[in-house]
Amino acid sequence: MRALDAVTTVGCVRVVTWNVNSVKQRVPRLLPWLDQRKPDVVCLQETKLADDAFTALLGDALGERGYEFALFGETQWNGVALLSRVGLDDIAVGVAGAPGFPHIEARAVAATCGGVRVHSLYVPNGREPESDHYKYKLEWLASLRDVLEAGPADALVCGDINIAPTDADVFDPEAYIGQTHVTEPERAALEAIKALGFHDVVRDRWPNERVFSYWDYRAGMFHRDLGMRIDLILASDSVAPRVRAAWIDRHARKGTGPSDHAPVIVDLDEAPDGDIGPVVPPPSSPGGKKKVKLPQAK
DNA sequence: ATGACATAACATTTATGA
Repeated sequence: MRALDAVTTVGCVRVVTWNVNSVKQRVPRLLPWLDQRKPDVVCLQETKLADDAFTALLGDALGERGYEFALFGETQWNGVALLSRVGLDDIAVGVAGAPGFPHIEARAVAATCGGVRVHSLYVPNGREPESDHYKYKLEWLASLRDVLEAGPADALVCGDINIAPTDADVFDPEAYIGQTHVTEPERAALEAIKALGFHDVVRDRWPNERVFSYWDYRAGMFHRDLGMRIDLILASDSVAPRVRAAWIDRHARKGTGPSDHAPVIVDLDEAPDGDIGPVVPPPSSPGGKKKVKLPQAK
């Protein structure tokens, strides 16, 4: 018997985002996690690996698991990837119109997966408020907003957004005064994206919970649950009603050799809300095919 | 104590992270 959490419900699409902090270092955690959680679409950040090296490292393992992938990597820093086994069309790397620092950095890859425009994003850190890097972060976010506004209505904005949306998303707001990730302009940049009709689906599902996605490696921060929620999945107005589950997989931060970020997981109904009733897995579905034959409403 | 821990490469030191 399989554990419930190891099964992607037939009729659902599972989308995840995870800042892995070096995909090379994380292989012993990433592959077992894919086998356990069985996501259909995977957004990775901080892969820290050039595209050819990524393919050499993981191409076979991902292919065996049914994933196609799109990459935008660098030798040393940054790096994003998008894996999908529900289609991967119209791949776009980078954010149109966004600045570099000074060169264009590998921080964005998007594709259409199962009819939804999925963005895997690694937003610039910002370093210090008012620094050049901070200004870069805000300009980059403004360009992202414009791309999302011009893009398809069915969209998911996934990634390490490097903004704690509210004070409830940091372990101690006092400790973060004057720091990046919590400043008003950063939060306003995120709000400008949400104003396009994007919903922070984990917070919507857990409005009063202490829920973090990042804990510093140092000083036992994870053990003491002193973290931040900076990894987000934002669902467009049209996709948000399809969300059946939204949570952060804190377990993946435990144990040996974890990333300092935990994955965020969202399960979507296969079809838009209203098209179908409760999804019931057919008895003995092979699981490979995602299309579910549903009774037609009379 | 602008560190602690982890990661990378122009690597025995420095840059980056949030």
